[in-house]
Parts: sequence; structure tokens; C-alpha cells
Amino acid sequence: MVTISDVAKRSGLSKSTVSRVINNHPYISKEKRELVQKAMDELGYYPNPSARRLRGQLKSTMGVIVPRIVNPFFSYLVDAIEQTAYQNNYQLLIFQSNENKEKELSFLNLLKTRQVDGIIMTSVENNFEVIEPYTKYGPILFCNEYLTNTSVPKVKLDQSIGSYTGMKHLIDRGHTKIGYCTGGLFAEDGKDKDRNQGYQKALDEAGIPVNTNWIFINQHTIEDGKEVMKQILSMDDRPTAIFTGSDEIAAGVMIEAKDQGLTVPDDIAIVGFDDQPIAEMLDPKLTTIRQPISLMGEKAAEGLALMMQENAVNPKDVDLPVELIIRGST
Amino acid sequence: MVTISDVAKRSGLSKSTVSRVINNHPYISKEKRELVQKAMDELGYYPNPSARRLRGQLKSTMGVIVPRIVNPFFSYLVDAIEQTAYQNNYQLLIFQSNENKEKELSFLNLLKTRQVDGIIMTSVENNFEVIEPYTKYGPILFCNEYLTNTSVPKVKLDQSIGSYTGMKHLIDRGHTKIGYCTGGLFAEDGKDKDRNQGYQKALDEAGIPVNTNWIFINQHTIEDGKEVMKQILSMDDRPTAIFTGSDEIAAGVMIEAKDQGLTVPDDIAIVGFDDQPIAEMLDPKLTTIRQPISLMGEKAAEGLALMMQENAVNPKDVDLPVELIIRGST
DNA sequence: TTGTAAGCGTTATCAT
DNA sequence: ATGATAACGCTTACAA
Repeated sequence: MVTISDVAKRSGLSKSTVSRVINNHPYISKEKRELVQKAMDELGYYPNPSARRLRGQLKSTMGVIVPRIVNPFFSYLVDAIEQTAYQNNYQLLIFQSNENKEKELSFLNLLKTRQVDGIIMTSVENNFEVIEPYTKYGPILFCNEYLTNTSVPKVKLDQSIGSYTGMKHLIDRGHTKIGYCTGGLFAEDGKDKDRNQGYQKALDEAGIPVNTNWIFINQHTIEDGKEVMKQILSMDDRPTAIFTGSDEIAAGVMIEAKDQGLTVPDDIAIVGFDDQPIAEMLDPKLTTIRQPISLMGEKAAEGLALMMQENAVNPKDVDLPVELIIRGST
Repeated sequence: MVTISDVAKRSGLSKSTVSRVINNHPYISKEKRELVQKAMDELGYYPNPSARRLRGQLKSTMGVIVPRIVNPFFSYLVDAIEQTAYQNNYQLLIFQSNENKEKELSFLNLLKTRQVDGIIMTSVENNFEVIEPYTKYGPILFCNEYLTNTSVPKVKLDQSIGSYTGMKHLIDRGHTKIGYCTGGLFAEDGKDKDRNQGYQKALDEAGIPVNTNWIFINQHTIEDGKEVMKQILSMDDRPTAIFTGSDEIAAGVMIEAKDQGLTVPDDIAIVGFDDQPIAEMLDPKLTTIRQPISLMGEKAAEGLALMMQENAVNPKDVDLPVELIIRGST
């Protein structure tokens, strides 16, 4: 391994001078600077990150915690974050929590040992009491999911508008019996709270009461969607439309509906969420809420970069607009 | 930050003893070992990986290079690798090359500075002449894609059997005019060479000559698939079936075909590759070649783990069988 | 069985 | 403007 000493020897200068060149310090004669550069090039020298980190200088690594990388929402998000991080000369470490508290914690712990110098959390499993202590080891930023009433900067999508718009669309189409899937528990302050709000608001405005039979909690996958459809079919009083929490659930609902001989959107209208590639692959194509995932990733990476700088500033919270994409399923 | 010195002080012992406990050295009295453990627990001590790495001891990090994490094939592969790595107490760093030679190289470079202690390459952009030198800095393993005639261990799928089986299936169904998409250039020794072989073999056995008009090179995405279908529609002599290189291309072909009023499989039969979730979402559902992606990821991580051990052994090459899944599109 | 001290590659401090 | 040296946290001869 080529070290700074090798470069020093080769250029006939001291380690200090070489180090100064590497770190772009002022007060180095142009002449020596070039000498060092030449030696570095010839030797193919590249500074050892472990040493720099140990010494306390290197801040080059961002971490991002996702629940599941195979979920396209998150893989696209990670992709955007990675691109932006890379452009800003940060290396990105990707962590998969599997929605596991302990695993999430073990990743947060990497801040302590400076394995990562800042973390973007796209999901949050633990309470703020347990997360808060880690903020003193390095910057943390919420992206997508977040905790309320914290000082942690957030980059998020306007979920409540998303569900409001989707529901409104169904109501405008004449539906009054509308099913609703949520990834959370439909609780005041839990997961998907913002979406629940929008759902409520649309219903309230139209004077439609909530029918709790048609609320499906803890839904995530295609399989879940199929299951939902099965349940609906077993009901005496069925909804004529369903607002799902993701394109994947929507896909499951649609596949099962068609398998059971129903027609979409006549027998059941379906609205997705995300506008993933599958939305266009389904037949009929899926009406859905498009989320500017890439933009969100960019903003998050930029925000964290800001927090990781010398004189760090906490970036303002970012709220990104979502958009209703009307296709054949409604 | 809690350091080994703090633990030493707290337990009234020396740094060496603490270090020995951490590293499970023999010849430590049970008594002192417990003393150290207690101090570590009380202090919440966790060894600093940078220091250990610098010192030359830590081997805890695997890297995996993928072309694009948003490609489900690779996100599932990465997922499997990550799970296995985690179980073996390795941390996984995920790198996205974007099919860029320089980026791939910069990741390989991390071996030099011991940022990663071993690398799984799921795609390979550079020639072996440029990759080979890196093998002396740390173990490299090919997974999925690979270079022939190298000493680098491989974990791969039996691609040639995959395309052979898929083509055979179409031929058995009575097709003689069969289109073929490849991600490479249909060259003897380039990308997808194995698949090309299987394609040829099936055709040869049936005595069907290759029609180069129906060979589409450099195909990858849904958009590519749509384009392929458009080209086919503009032909006087059209194929009645098409063997695509991935479910995504297949999806594009199918979507465009249906948009243009064709019926699948009557007007055109389609075979995918991968058996991704979308295969079941399409209508009709997609006949495809299922690849044991998770198994491949496991084997790769296990193989690399073997190579990273004390007295490293190169694992045997692994060839995983693929399987034809017959659905409605053929 | 335990402790002392040197060294991994880098940068900050203090001289010069 | 440049150089010598100590220190970051850890492991390993070498001593005891």
C-alpha cells in the first residue's frame, strides 16, 4: 500500500507538506505543490480513509436506512440519494432495517464510531427517546417517514394532500362506498397518519361517514392486496371503489378482482399510490398518486450534506407536492 | 467516545488485556475476562472499526457492485446477499456502477484502502486485465455475470439452459418464427453469451435457421420492449413469438402489443426471463424463466466469506439451475 | 496470565 | 513556507 510517507520520500518533502497538499491548505509554494502532485500520480497514491477517519478528519460517508430495498419505492429513493451523494463526493452506505428496532439501532450506532458521518432515515422504528441521543454523534435527517415534534429536519411528501386528492377523485366519479388500505393501524398519531387525515377530510367534505368495515390496516404487499379483495368479495355490503396505500396493494387487488371475474373499474374502481412502473403495466392501467421520489431523494441528500458541513446549519423542512395520475382503473 | 483505554481504566487492567478479551484470545483468567466484560457493558463500549482496520485486523465488510439497484433482479439479489452477510456478521456495502467503467474501478479501489475486505461483482464492465490486479488486495467473486478463463470464483445461473428451455417451449408450441432479445450484442464471447448458445442450440435441434432481422440487441427496459414491438409491427414478415431477455422487456412488448390491438398469445407469444413479481401482474400472466436469485445471493455471500477467512480457500464454482414457468403468454 | 510499548496512516500543533 | 512530532484507537511482539 502506498502511504503518505512514500509520497514524502519520493518528492523529497515531509509528510506534513504532502498532507497539506492533499487537504488544499494555503501557504504552500506552487513549486512544491507540483512536486507532491507528481509523486502522488506516479505512485498511484490514495489516502487511507480509515486513518483519516481515525484522526478525526474524514466526513465522507452518508448512511441511509430503508426498511426493504426490494420495495421499489425505496430502491428508487435510494437510487436518487446515491446519485446526489455521489455528485457531492459522499459515499453512501445502504442499510436495511427489515422494520426491526434492534437493527435500526445498530445502524444508528455506526455514528458513534464514525463509520458513517450522517444518516438519512427513510423509515423509523424506534421512539424518539431512543433515537434522540444519537443526534449528538452526528446529523440525522428524516426522509419520507418522520416523527412529529422533534428538531430533526424532515424531507417529506405531502401525503395528506395525496390521499385527499385520490379520495376526492373517487367521490367525484360518484363513489360513496370507498374502501381504504393503510400501512399503519389507522391511529391518530401512528404510521400513515397524514394519509388518514386526507382520507377523513375528503369524506367529511362530502358528508360521507366512515365505514370501518372497509378499512384495512397493515397492508403492504401484492399478496395483501389479493387478500383484501377476497375479504371484500365475502361482504354483503361491498365498497365500489378502493383507495390503496401503494401500487403493489392495488396490483394485488386488481389481479384478484379479475381472477374472480370482476371488471375494473366498473365493478370496482382502484386507486394506487406511488406511480411505480407497474402502474402502467396493469390492465387497465392504474390511476394513482405520483410521488416525486427522485426529488425527495435529492433534497434529502442535499439537506444532510448541509448538516455535515463545517459550520452546519439545519436545513428547512421540505414538503413535496404529489400529483394525481388518472388512468383506466377509475 | 468510549475507547479501549476507558475500559482499561474502569476495569483496572491494561489495554492489552481488554483487547485480548475483545478478540477472544486464550490465556486470560476467567476473573479478569469478566471484569473487562463488566466494564465494557457499563461504559457501552464498542470498538472503533477505523482503528481496527488501520491496525490491519478488521475484516468485516463485504462490498457488492450492481449496475442498477432499481432493477428488481439486482435489488432481490442484493437483498439475499445482505441477509446472508448479516447472518455471518459481515456488513455489506452496496455500490452502483451505472454500467460505468470508471465507477466500477473506483469501487474496486476500496479494496486497496481496506474500506471493504472483499467484493462480489454482479456485473463486470472492465476487462480482466484491469480487474486482475485488484485480486491481490482482496478476494473478488463473480456472481451472475462473469469473465471466462479467469481464476476468479463464480456463482452463476445456468443461462444457456434457461434460454434453451424457453426456446424449446415455443418450438414445441408450434412456433418457427421466433424473435430474440439480448442485453448484449449477440457476440460469441460478449454479454449474454451463454443465453445465445442456448438459443442457437434449440434452433439447431429443430432445424430452424436464424433470422437476424428478429434479433434485437442491447435490450433492457420496458421502453426497449415497447420499441421492439413497434419494430416487429413494421415488418412484412413478422415473428409469431418472442423470447425476451427479461420480464421487463417482455412487459414492454406485451403492453405495446395490446395497445396496438394484438392478442397475446394468439398474435404473438411472449416468454420473459427472471420471474419477477411483474410476471404475475401482466395480463395474460407471463411465461418466463425463473431464476433462483435468492439462492444465488446466498451462495455468493457464503463463497466470499470463505475467501475472506484466515486460511482462505477459493470456493468451487456454483451453477444454479433455472426453471421454466408456463403461464398465459405462450 | 498480564503489561509495556511500538506502530498502522493521517493531520494538528508547534517550531523553525 | 516547511518540518518534526504527537496523537487518533487499536493490536501485537516482547517482557515479565
